[in-house]
Amino acid sequence: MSLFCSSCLKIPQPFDVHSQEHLVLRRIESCKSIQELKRIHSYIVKAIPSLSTQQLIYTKIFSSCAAISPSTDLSYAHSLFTQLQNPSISLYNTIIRYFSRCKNSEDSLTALLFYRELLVKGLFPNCYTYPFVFKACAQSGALREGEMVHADVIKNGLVSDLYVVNTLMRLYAVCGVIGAVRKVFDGSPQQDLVSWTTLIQGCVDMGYWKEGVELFFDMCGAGFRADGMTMVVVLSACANLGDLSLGRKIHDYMRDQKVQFDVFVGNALVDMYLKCGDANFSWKVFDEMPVKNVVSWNSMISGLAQQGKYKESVNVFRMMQSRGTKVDDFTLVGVLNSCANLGMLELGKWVHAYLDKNQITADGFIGNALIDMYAKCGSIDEALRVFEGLKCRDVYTYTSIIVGLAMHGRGERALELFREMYRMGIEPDGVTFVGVLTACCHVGLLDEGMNLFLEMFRVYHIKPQTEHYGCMVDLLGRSGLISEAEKFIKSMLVEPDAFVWGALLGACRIHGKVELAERVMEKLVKIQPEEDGAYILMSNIYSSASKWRESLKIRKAMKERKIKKTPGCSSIEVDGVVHEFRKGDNSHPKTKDIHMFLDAIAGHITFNGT
DNA sequence: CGAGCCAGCG
Repeated sequence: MSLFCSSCLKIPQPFDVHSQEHLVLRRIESCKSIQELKRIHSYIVKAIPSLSTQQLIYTKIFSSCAAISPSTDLSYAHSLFTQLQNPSISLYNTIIRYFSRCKNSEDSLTALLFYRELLVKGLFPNCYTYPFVFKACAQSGALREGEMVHADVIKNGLVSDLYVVNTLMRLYAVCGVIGAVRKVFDGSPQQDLVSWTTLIQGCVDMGYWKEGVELFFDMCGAGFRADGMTMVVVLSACANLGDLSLGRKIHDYMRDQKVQFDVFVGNALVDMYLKCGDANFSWKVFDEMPVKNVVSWNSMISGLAQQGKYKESVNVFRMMQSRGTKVDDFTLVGVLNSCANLGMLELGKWVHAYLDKNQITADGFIGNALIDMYAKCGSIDEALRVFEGLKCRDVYTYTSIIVGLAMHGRGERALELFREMYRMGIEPDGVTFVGVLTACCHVGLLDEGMNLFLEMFRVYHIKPQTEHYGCMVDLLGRSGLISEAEKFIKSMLVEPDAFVWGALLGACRIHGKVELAERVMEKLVKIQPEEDGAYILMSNIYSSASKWRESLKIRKAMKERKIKKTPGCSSIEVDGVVHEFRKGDNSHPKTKDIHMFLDAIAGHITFNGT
């Protein structure tokens, strides 16, 4: 096989170094593989030994390497570079740029070695060197090294170059040193839009959302006009703040200033509107997006689920499929989450099969979502099987299965896995404890629950939240220790909320404590006057105690105070159809049969005395 | 020769 295709690289006669060089460069650019590149390189070494062409040709070769295998085959470029005699600063810049693009920290650190090497050789780094060195530091989280390079920059008098300043700010931002970002920003003789965006993003990434948005307004005051990237960052801050009016203000700004509307900006808008609770408007933005990508779909799927609109979320997934858009991990996690909350076992299983078929390892987010889906859809054994099959388990994995087991009344197994988690050295968090305490509740393990509650703070330094207190009140209350539960509430360090009082009210119902229930009821109504839960529970307590008149009074009070009824809702999927059930809603075609069956079950339970 | 962006689990 000839090295060059005849059409583009016939060596011209008479021999002309310059036109030959031009052809070689073009040939390098069109290389499709490292092997091809190697062949051309060996040709060059033999045919054009002239060093004058070295610079350009090697620059091209390195950038071709980067184009062919963006993150792998660095070894070839590396070995080529070491063969060069006295590479110029530009060539050093090229190789540093090449290595700085690597995502893994080991390779990006190699870029730093080249930087040290050029200093040792007495070369002078320039304003094209530092941006890549800082990028390499940022990618490998090499803060210390970065700080030393920062000192070099000051020595070399390059602190006024915007590219240098901006990449340095970026380095400090990804290392979470927001003070240093600000210092570099303030210390720079000039700032541009990228400087502002980098500063804002540094704030937003650290969770200083409000400050980030304030900085955006400062930026406008300083006479800058934002571009799409700035907007994406500011919108994500609004999304995290959940501040719809602020988000709208930003959207208005974008329309006023005619900020370029691309897919990134569109996705950020969709996400912002959903997280701020305006699903309708996010639909509008989504529908009007001229170009959508997988992120657009994923934002809708997970965002709608966050708003509790699980059915819509699944519908978006189906739309996505009918459009033939390729799904990714994010999509699958999102749809599994919606399945879990809808009881859509069949679709959940389909996702599981899809994973197997496409050889997607169900570790990490996907595995955890899968466990949760099976558990919430009632297939706790399948959840356990997935759990056993996972190679990597984290706090989410354990918490999902513990909560799932607790829900299914398998408290002992939940606690076993909690202890296993400890042996594995995985730190539980507040949610894990909600799971184990719930497990104790459902099995009536009073002492165990008490010990765990105390351990939570003493051993794990997790401050109990009202959910945890609620579990404990529930546990004490179910065990019949009503006055202890009351005492427990009095000892709370945080203000008891509806969770806690609700648990006590529940205990009153089980044990028929009408007087206490009345007092608890008062507290509950004060905390959440427009919720119906407490009223309904109270009315049930009265009717259980045969106090029909009082029961009726409660119902009437609900009507008078216009208490909105939040209907309890559950759903299940049978043969691909989702059946929804709401409290007091008899619209299901088989309502009669269902109620008869339920009565039969209820009778069975009483019969067994459980 | 060069900088910054969006989405996920309990």
